[in-house]
Amino acid sequence: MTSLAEENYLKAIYKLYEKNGAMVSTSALAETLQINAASVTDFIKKMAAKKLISYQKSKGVSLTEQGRLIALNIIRKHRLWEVWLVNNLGFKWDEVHEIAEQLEHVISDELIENLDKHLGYPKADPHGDLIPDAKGRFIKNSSKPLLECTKGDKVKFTGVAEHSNSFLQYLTKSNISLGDEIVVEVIEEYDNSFQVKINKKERKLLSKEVVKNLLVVVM
Amino acid sequence: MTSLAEENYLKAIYKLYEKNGAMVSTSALAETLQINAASVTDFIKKMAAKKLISYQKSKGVSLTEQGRLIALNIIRKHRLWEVWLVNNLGFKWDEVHEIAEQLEHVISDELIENLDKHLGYPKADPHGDLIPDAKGRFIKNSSKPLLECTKGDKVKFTGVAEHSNSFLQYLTKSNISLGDEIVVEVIEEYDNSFQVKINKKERKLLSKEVVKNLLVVVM
DNA sequence: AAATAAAATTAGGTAAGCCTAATTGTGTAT
DNA sequence: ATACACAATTAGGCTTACCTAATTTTATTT
Ligand SMILES: [Mn+2]
Ligand SMILES: [Mn+2]
Ligand SMILES: [Mn+2]
Ligand SMILES: [Mn+2]
Repeated sequence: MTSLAEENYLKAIYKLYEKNGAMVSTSALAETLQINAASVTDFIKKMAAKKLISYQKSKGVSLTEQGRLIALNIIRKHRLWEVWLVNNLGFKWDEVHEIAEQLEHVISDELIENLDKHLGYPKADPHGDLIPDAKGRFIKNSSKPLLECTKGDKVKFTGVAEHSNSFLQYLTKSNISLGDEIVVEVIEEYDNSFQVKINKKERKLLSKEVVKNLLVVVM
Repeated sequence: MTSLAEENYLKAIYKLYEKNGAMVSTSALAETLQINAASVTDFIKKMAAKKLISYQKSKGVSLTEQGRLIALNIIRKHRLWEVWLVNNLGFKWDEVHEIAEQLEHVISDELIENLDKHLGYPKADPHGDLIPDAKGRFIKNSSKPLLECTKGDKVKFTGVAEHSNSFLQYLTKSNISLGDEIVVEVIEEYDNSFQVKINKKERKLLSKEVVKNLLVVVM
């Protein structure tokens, strides 16, 4: 029913809307999908005709309820596949995104329900991103950037705000993994760098750029 | 490099060639792919230009070595995914083909090697079809239709010559599974039906249509 | 050898999803 | 209010993978 291209547009619109909290512009979509803006205009007109999005000429698009549910289903599939790739197939967290981009488009509700069951109904993917249920509902958690913490806070590392391979690999190299306990020991006022203790053992210095992208929940 | 359509054509050509042992006709391809013969002619000309197949006008096509390797790789992926769907996700053997038809087109050599490892390097899929290795090599076994056996033969059920859901479901309903031991007790000359004993326990009557499609190896 | 049937090809289209180049709209600076 | 910059749209094209209808080739029958 929905084509590969439509699924990718819906997912991109969903994510851009989440990030910016406003109607999604043609140019933003063109940028993230790596497609010419003229082609995007064309395409979103057809999607609007199918009631997948609502489109206000020259102003941007947003998802209809129908479009939102499809987007969430693709995101659900993407994240479940990522869990499988890391937990069962031995991939590293920086190696799974491209493969999940393909797997997310495989169509079979039973497949996804069986996969979900097989994985033990995970709540989050290997990057800490929450996995919506089959009806598109999230169990929201209270994570925030480590940057917003203050001295003495004891937190748990639950996700990343930046998904680039270079950031993921930096964390791997630095021996920082999802689930780690982080205690904020010193915050350097000058550059916002944090001195932290990881899992009660290792002491580490983290730059502002890093603490901005580490998502944590207070313990 | 090779498109979805090309992969499906290559696989269909491979299977038709295996079955008939001769050049594959335009009409046979059109029939299996459910595509108009004129479209097939069009498409095979382009594939021949890419050296995926060799094409003799009005006579038919056959795979080049390059095309054969791609076809075998798709078949390898299809069968590995089927093993996973049955062994790990709890699907029945008559429920996996359509899903594997989609999964076989996911592109990632590492994914397939990791999947193969995860599954314990299976030699055959849930229907007993052999799984080629990454270089397209099979470990051929000596299976033959049960129909070719004679009275007193003790054999092992290793595969099916017919993959229709109705046949697979008939076997499931009749409690006949891959790996079962079958002893031929009586062959009725008149209609070629077989009276057999399954796993030293159950006695069954199998029609010619059935014994023709049960592949076995002599024990 | 001629007629007929069946298979394959050619010719001319279509829809999906993209492109470039040209034009129009919108918001900001003067 | 006018000019300028940038964003968005329109117009016209292209490629892939299909289609139908018409024609040609091949195989079979008389
Ligand atoms: Mn991802
Ligand atoms: Mn992820
Ligand atoms: Mn199959
Ligand atoms: Mn199979």
